Amino acid sequence: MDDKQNTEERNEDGAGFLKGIAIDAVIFGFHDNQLKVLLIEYKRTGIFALPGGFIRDKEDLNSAARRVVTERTGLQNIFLDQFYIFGDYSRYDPEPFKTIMRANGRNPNDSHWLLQRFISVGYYALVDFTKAKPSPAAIFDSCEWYDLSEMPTLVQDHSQIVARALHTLREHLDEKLIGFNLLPLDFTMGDLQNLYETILDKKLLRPAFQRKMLSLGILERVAKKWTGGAHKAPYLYRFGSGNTDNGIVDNSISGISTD
Amino acid sequence: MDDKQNTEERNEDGAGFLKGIAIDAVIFGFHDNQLKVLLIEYKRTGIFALPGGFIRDKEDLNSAARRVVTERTGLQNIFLDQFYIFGDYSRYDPEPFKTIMRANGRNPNDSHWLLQRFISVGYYALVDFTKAKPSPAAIFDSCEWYDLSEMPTLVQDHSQIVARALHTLREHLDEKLIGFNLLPLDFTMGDLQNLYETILDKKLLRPAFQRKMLSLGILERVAKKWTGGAHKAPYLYRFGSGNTDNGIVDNSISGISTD
DNA sequence: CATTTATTGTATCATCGTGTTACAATAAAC
DNA sequence: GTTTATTGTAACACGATGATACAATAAATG
Repeated sequence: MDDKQNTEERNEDGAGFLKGIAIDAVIFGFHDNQLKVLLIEYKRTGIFALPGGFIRDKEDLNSAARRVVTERTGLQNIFLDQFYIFGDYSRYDPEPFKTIMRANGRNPNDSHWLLQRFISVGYYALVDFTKAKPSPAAIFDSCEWYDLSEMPTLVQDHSQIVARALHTLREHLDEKLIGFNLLPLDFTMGDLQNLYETILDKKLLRPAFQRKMLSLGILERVAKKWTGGAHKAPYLYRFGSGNTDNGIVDNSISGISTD
Repeated sequence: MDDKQNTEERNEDGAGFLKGIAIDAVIFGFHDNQLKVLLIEYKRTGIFALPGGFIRDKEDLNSAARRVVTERTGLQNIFLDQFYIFGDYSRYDPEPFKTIMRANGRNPNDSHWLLQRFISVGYYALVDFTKAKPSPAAIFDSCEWYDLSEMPTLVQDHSQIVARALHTLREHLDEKLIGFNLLPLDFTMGDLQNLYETILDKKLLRPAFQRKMLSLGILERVAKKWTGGAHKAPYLYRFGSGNTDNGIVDNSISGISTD
């Protein structure tokens, strides 16, 4: 189901955490024209999974998700969005967790809280690959980026969670201005187009793309970039002129009334 | 938090149900050019709430939501969509449930499962007002339609849940073909436009609306409707020619792969 | 240093969807 | 038959996007 990042969570009874609810985070990065996902691998088991965690007794659900992503990437203020709750009974499978616990020298009985049915809240996050510092917790073997096209088999239904996160990302990409969260502070129009083409998995027309992006009025021309290539130097752009908000959302609604 | 519809759920320990997770359903109807919401009122308390429920030990989350909506409306195969999870700690407030239980002659102590913190999965449903038969469970005073503009004060954060459901409905209305679920089998173009105008709370241009709806290729002309009015008789339309699916979704993804 | 090469920035036109206006086609009242 | 209210749709304007073309470089080449 999910990993645990500190000793508190190693309690046999899960004291201090909500039972039966977990968070799974699909953390996207972008590098070398590849969309990447952050995955963790449990020690001595070969089991791969999404980074995840649990909700503390008095913690907001969204705060818990933010905490999980921060713990794995070292980044704060990242774009994060709740996208689906996975609650099918068929996803319940205590075996992987038994294996993981045994590999760590413990022999839980079937009533252990981690071996009960869990419902997972799926979040996806968009982070600057160049700034993220993937860091495993004590119990993990690793916490690394994987190309979306070269992911290992994931535990339980985590592959489906990734698929659905990608589906949501594609839907949101055209509607909202979230793509910038996957790029470094400064980028060229070509970088941005490559990002869109990779995520949407289709070619876009360069003039139309450039025209549309510029017409949004949120790109600030910073400087020229001399790449060393035998061609005209592209401009470097930056997100949001004057707009201090860089696309971070907690999915809050602004100004909704029911009258 | 949520209501309970049969004796099973009156167990002091909540045996047979997942703890800490509830479902809240915003069931929309449309009548007399008004968007309506189904609300329940608890006996002898004056407490109004959204219809809701809990998830059985081996029940899928979506199935539980479907069950809840069916129990309150008498309808099956209705449009249902998960739209958000409400997980802030600040929404935790055991007082209303204490009041409700006391009004029913019970005096629970603070460790009662219904008085613990719950996380709510929000669903919204679109139903044919003319077919729905709102029916309260034993513990409710009533289960009735309310105009969205004339809702009573709701328990806990249920008003915010309705607001967010409406927000999601408005977003989905233009993207997907879900509006038909709120109308009877046969309807005029005027009915459909009234529905859209009510939900979006703005006037639409008749020629453009008609042209767009017809261009979708999903409306079947059934017959003419003689209203008795002194004017041309409008056509009656029906959703989906040949398309047996009438817009019901379980939010399933079709053909997503991660390669 | 002129020429070539690769890429960027943008102008231009075609096409499509939608906003807007106009008008013909009724069904019932008068 | 004429009037009245509403429906169905044609026609035009306009803006966004698809698609093509071309000028403007930065570096390599000789």
